[in-house]
Amino acid sequence: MQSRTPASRTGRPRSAAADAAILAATREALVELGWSKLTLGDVATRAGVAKTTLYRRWAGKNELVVDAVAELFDELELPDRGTLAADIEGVVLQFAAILARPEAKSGLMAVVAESIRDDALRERIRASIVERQKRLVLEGRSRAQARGELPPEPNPEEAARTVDLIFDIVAGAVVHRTLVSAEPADEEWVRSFTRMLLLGLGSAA
Amino acid sequence: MQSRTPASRTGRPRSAAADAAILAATREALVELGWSKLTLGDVATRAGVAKTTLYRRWAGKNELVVDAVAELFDELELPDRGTLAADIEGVVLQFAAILARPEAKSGLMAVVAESIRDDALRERIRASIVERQKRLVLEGRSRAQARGELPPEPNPEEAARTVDLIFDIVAGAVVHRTLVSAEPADEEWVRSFTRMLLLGLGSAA
Amino acid sequence: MQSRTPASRTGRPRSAAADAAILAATREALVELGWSKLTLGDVATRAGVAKTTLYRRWAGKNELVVDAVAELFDELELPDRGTLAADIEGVVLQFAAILARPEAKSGLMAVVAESIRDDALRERIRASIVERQKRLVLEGRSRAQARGELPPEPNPEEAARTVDLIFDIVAGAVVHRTLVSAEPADEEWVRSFTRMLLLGLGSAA
Amino acid sequence: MQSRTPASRTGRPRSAAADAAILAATREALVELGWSKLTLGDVATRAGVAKTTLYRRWAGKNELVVDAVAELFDELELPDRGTLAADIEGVVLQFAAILARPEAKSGLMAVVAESIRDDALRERIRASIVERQKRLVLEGRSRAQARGELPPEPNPEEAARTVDLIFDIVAGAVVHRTLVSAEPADEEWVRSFTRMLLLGLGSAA
DNA sequence: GTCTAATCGAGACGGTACGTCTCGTCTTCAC
DNA sequence: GTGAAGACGAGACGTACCGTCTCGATTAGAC
Repeated sequence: MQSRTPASRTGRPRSAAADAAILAATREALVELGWSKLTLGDVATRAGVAKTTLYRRWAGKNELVVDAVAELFDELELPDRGTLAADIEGVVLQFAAILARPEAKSGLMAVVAESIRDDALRERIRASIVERQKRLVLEGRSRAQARGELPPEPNPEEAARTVDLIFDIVAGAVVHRTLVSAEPADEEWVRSFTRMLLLGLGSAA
Repeated sequence: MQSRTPASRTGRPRSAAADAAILAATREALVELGWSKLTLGDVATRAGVAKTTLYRRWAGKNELVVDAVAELFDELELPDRGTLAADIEGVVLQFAAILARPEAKSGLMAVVAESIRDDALRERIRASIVERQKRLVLEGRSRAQARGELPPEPNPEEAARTVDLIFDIVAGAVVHRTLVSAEPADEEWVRSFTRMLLLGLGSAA
Repeated sequence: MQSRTPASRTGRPRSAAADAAILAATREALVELGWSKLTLGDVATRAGVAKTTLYRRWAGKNELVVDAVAELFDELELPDRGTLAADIEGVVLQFAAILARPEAKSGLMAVVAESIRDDALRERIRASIVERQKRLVLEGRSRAQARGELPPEPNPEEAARTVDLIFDIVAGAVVHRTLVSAEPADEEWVRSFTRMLLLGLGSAA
Repeated sequence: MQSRTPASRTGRPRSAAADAAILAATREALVELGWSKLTLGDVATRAGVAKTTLYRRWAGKNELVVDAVAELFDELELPDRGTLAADIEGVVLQFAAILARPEAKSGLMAVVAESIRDDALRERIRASIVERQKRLVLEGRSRAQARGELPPEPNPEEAARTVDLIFDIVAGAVVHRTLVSAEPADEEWVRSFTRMLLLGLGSAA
């Protein structure tokens, strides 16, 4: 283990450090091995921790990976670049950058796949990854409305549905580009995507 | 689909029925067990086939599931409904219907997740699922251009990029809606999505 | 018997009961199935033990069977019946009785056959079965010499060779009678054999 | 050997060469791999023959190996060396020489072990190996009686029992020396053994 | 000079056991 | 009293052979 506590003999429990070490070891193993070859025994060894300790804190591989990956998305921010288009491009690029990291790639799709038959897991993903990032859509719209780029919402229910729709489109497109098409969601692509999103098919064609 | 053995004149020929039985058994097991609890031994038993027969034809679980799922997408068609919007709605609804089936749900995301660290697998997915369906985008655009709904393409390279972009958006959005948000991509959602796709964010807000 | 792990201070210790259960299950399976149809998976099941536990302790079927069979020979004793002839008859009858048991029959020849191409296995057999029983020959000779039935050994090297020769003759004859000729090594046969051994061909004919 | 050809009038006749090739390939494989790693598929390949052809002629591995090994023992002869002791030494040395060959070592014990639970196999071994060589004991005794080295048999039943006993002793001792003790049954050992056999324990000590 | 039937090679088939791996749980001992 | 070390029961993995079953292609004797 990467000794955080320098030679504490009298027994300061490293219980606090263990969590961080385990999540870091999980990401490391995701990078090296990918999800399907990652084993909890190996993660425990990397973290310098007994398997028992790991199982005491997480129910299984899926839960552990969700937590390890969720931390990656916390750094997302909505920079104020002055226009709606620029704001969108900024946040999509950030999102793409995170998705480009191998630990995110390897882990995210796999736990989403697992979540299809595991409601608790899907809820965990929704709560710790998806829902937390919808704030970006909300904030972007508010700013655009303040700037006059978008009209105000007449109907709050409709407004919520639109947020979900936009989120599905944005997240879905970036994920599909990155993981299925396996092409980089680079600046050029993000610009084309944003133009399409703002103006629609007719304009882009 | 799997191995090509054109010059195999001698020996007992492979049973054609076994292939179909194995793929059907795979889909059945996907529905009942999901990807992660599906075992090749169980598939073989369901198909009334020996494990060896299965391994003789597929390299592993991933390849098998790709082939089993790919067959589901072959039924996609682009109905001619008279307008671009109606055409899009029609094909997206079909796509959503397939994705709503548990065998597709369970299998598709999992193999995409696996493909992140397995280039051969990604290529197999691309060839047997993704690329085959891009024809729908191409055909839809041709029709719309014939009808005058979309302008002709000035630049063929740009045109190809746009097809890819549209495919990432459409497939990504439906997949995200269905598998991550876990909400049905029903007629109402498809109508909203199509409107957003055609007219852009401004109009939808 | 198997692995020596003298410096294993930590971790859960190996179950002592499992060893006994496995060896007993092995003998049971030898009786029911014979060597060639005995499978380690079946032995593990009979012993109420996981296959891994079995493989953790024995390298394979051969080593396991040697240990299971070796225990049978530990009950051999040299009774003091007053004369050399009677002593020999006594111990040969005991040996024959053990060899008559199906678990010995089934297992012994098979592992000897395997040992022909496996030096480590032959050494294991020699150490745990053959060499341990040579004590009987030595003790019998000492007694006979004390009684004056046999002359003392002039040459210790020659004496050792004679022990080996006698052992090859006695063990070989009983094994051949029991396993190849498939006739019982009963009292009558043992009497004839002992007479031949003591007095030679001329007298017996 | 095995082939039954009572009413085989029509159709392609079985290749005579195949039989010899298969038995030779079996011995070759016994030398290289030993009994337990010998597979019928491999023997078929070595013999340049299809598995089907092999199974058409032999019921299984055991029967095949018995036939392949039995041929080795046909070369045994009883040379007339003038005295009983010399005759015995001669034939025992020949027997030892055959048993020293790896194809005999590997195959013989294994099929004997298998025969313990397979009466048909034991009978096959008895008929094609054991019983055929008892002629040597009979012939040796006749000669010795003609020379006056041994008395004539008063009782024919007793005489048969003595032949069996001698055979068990001789074959058993050589086999045990060669395969269990794994020491060569060389001239010196054969001399000691013959002396013990003729004169008994007392004289040898 | 066909016919006819058993042979041949090749290799796929349904099975069974292999020995390894990982799972998640359970001791045991040392600090 | 916690935690490392590691054995445990369970069960899937992918491989190797088993003995059987198609196949199309010989082969010889019978017609």
